[in-house]
Amino acid sequence: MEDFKKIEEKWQDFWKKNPSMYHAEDNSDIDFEIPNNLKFILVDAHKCLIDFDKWKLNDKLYEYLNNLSVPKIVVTNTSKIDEVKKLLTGDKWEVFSLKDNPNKYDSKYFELLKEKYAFKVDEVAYIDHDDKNLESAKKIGIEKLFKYEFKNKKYILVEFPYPSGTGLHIGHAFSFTGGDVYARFKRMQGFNVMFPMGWDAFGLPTENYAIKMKRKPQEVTKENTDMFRSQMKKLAFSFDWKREVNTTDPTYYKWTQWIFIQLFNKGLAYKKEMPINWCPSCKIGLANEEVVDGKCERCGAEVSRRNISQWVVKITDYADKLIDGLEETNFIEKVKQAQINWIGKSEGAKVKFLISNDKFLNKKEYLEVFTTRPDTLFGATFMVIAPEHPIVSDLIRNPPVDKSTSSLEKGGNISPLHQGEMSKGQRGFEIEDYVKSARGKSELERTELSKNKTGVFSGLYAINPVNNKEIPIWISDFVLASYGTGAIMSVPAHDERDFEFAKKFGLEIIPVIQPKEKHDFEKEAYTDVDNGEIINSPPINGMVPAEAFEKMIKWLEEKKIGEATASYHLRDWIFSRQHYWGEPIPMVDCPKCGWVPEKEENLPIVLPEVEAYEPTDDGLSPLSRIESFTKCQCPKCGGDAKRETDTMPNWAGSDWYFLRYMDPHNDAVIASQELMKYWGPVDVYIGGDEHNVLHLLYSRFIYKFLWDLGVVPKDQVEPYYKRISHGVILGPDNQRMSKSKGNVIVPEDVSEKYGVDVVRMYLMFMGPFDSTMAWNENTLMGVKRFLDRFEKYINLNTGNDIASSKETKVIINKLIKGVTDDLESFKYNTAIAKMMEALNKISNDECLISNEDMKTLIKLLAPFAPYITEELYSLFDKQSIHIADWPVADEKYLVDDEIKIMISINGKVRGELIVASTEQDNKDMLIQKAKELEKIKTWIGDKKIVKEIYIPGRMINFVILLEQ
RNA sequence: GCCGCUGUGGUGAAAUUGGUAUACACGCAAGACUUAAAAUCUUGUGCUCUCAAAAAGCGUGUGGGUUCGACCCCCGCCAGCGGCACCA
Repeated sequence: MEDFKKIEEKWQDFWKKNPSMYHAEDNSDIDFEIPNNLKFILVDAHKCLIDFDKWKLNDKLYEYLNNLSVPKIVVTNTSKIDEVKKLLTGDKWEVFSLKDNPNKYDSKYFELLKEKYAFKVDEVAYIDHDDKNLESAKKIGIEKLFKYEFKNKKYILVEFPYPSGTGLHIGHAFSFTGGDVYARFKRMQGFNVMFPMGWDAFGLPTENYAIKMKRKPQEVTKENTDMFRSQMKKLAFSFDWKREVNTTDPTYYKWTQWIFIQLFNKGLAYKKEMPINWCPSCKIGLANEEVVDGKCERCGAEVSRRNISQWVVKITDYADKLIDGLEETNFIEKVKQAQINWIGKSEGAKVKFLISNDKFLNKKEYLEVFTTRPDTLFGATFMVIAPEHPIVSDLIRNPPVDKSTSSLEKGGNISPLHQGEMSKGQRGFEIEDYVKSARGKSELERTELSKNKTGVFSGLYAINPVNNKEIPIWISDFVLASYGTGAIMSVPAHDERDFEFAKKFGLEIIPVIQPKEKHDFEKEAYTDVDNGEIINSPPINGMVPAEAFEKMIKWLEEKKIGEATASYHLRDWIFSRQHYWGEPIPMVDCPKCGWVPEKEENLPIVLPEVEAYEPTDDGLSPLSRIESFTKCQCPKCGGDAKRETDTMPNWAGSDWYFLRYMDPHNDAVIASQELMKYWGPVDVYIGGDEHNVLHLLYSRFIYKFLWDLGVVPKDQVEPYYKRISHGVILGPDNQRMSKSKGNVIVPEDVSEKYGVDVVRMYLMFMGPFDSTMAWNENTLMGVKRFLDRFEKYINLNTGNDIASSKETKVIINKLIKGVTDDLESFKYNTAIAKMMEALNKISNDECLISNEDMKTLIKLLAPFAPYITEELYSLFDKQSIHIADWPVADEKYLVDDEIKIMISINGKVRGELIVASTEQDNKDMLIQKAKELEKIKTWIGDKKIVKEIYIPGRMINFVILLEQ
């Protein structure tokens, strides 16, 4: 049977000719003019002036009417008049509500209105979305009638793909089908659906491929996106191609660059020497994503670090906002948690320790640390600073002379305190050696060797402010320069790492928390914050740690030695990439003015088309070799200057793409306020788990930044209302699909073999949308069988239009409700199961079915199987099924005439009772009936019934005393 | 180590959120059609006991608890998956 191919071709052709089917219409313009000399303007509330689902005004119509001096009367049936009034400002508005009959489609309504406000029919205009209402207004003689409908929007977004050379993979097909089903469902429900698609096309694979094939990345991208687009069309994704965006399009990245300039202007982008991952074999800087297990993703060489001056974006300024904003979203807990963890806020204190070596310093100098445990300050017996700490370079140049010996030679055996003289030079070399070796270590080594602590004594001492004890300052690479202040106070008794370090180098361990149970402080640190009592800390002894924490912070703040503060796991965002295929960073380095942003009117800074894209040996971007690009004038002083040659990371273009879909062709602004107000926020954002942290966080950050600038609407604090993360499709062998394993399923191949509808539907039927599942062709055949049977059933029953039996009505209406509810909550697998069940029932029982009910069946299937349903629907209707109305269940068929009540004894089901549903509240009668059942009688026998429980409409439970 | 998730038939999985556990589908078995196979259709299918049926008992990783009643709620353990990880 190759029928499906013909059907697919036929309807693909049809959809191609009717692209507007899937176009999202912007909130419709007001194309009428209402005279300003009337007595009143009557305006309908529902679906016209007010969106009652969200309790929001239709700004467009509201503004238009506000500009007219005529008094306005809002006519509505709602009982919440006060809430409607709250939405309307100014004295030109009144609300008229009749919550009981007559309704607006009865002209009596307008008679009453006319009476109340004493107007003549030619003194008013009436605006409504509904023809019936307009007609009844006309009946009483109103002539100035205007139709205006406010359609509720649904912005359904799927993550746009990176158009790789291998084409659409099964993960894309899965994700996009999930979005497409929802989009089609909502479109049929009458929503103004925006379901856009675009390309996140900058990136290394294309660059590498272009280098290898000696071609232009621009051309390669064009080919790949063309291929992706045609594959998507085959799979019948109902994207609005009118809104297609491409991150590599200069008219698009103009705005990516514009955002960067705003970041710079607000002081959120700065240049900094930062270590980057350097592959010594490829001679290239690598992004973190390209480093796998400390090795270069491509060549496998061990990655080292190199300092390069980079653009860094201060995302950390938004850390708290990014945590707090999550409250406004409807993300699943898992995603919220992941983001919170990534930001990693910890509350604690900054504390200043005075450095006591007056030989080293001739002025007072403090070492500041961050600690989450100020309650353990009395147990701080030494300090440790990172090798990259700014003080270290001073130490190498001018090492302090003191009484201790070398710590490297003697290892952990000797306390460094007061151990005799050491020459100035020796100490300097020792520190220098250690710092060098730490810096030379790869990230991998530095973390892998974590159990084995290394370090060197700095020769410095500090004064612990709580007890004025002199404690040594060490240098060790287990302290990270990038977290907190790059220096810590060490409390070896209560921190594992400090403990290991103290053990290795023979440093003092003073317990300051007494555990409730026996604890050997020579063996391990005691780290439980919640249990124990403070000791050895005179002013706070006897307190619990939490109380001591508060006390110490107060004390520190009073004495001005420290203050409460928070530290974040989140780091500032390294924004420079030394690659060709990315957005050029629109900055200019002027010898006179320093870093100056390009003038906004000169944007975009277009990526020059060049012959060679290979990275340079020195780790600079390939663009640095193109003199015509680098040479420029300073936008500020006009003098000769040099253009930045780094490009932006992949995230830059994907951070804000959802905004561009709302207004893709605007070249004056990123997107117009008006359109963002209408379309935003994204109602549902579907994407992979792998983007739940970084992409979502970066994107939310940029959005919040734009919000602060006033670029995006004020009342939309978060960009995405809901996030759905889909699962992963594994190969038939239950392994992640990969070329090397040979278990890759290509959507194009399988849909060629079984048909697009079968593949789409199977993907949705496999299991819950968010779970990980293995591809299984057997189960796919089950779906195919269903679709064949479905098709056969409809074809067999068309012809004479007969009335449906009651049984059919009940099945169909329950199905409508079930499928609608399931689609609403993305339970695609059970929605399909319900359709299978319904078809089995009506076809096995040979239920009588009307054409109308068959149409309903086809409609329910339409979001999943767009081709077959379009074909079957054409037997009944000329209109495309995909813009037909979604069926609504008739309540009267949803309640059963008869209900089954389970009878249980001591919680075990022993029988059942079938009664008319009208009797379900008659508890006494039902219990009596249950007792009379033969089976129940024998079970109860002469035992005593202790309790009788009735769950209305469900079950009866008798609790009886069992004999011993 | 930390955070999150998951555990139900031979398999993918359902269960109105505390009220008939295993819907739907796959697989398997038997049968029909066929010279035969594929396809299709029909019937059966959690386990134990039984030739079979009835009846009964046992069953949602595991041990407890709460409840008339627990896959669902609470406490403890076990196993697996994903992410992060020297973050002071």
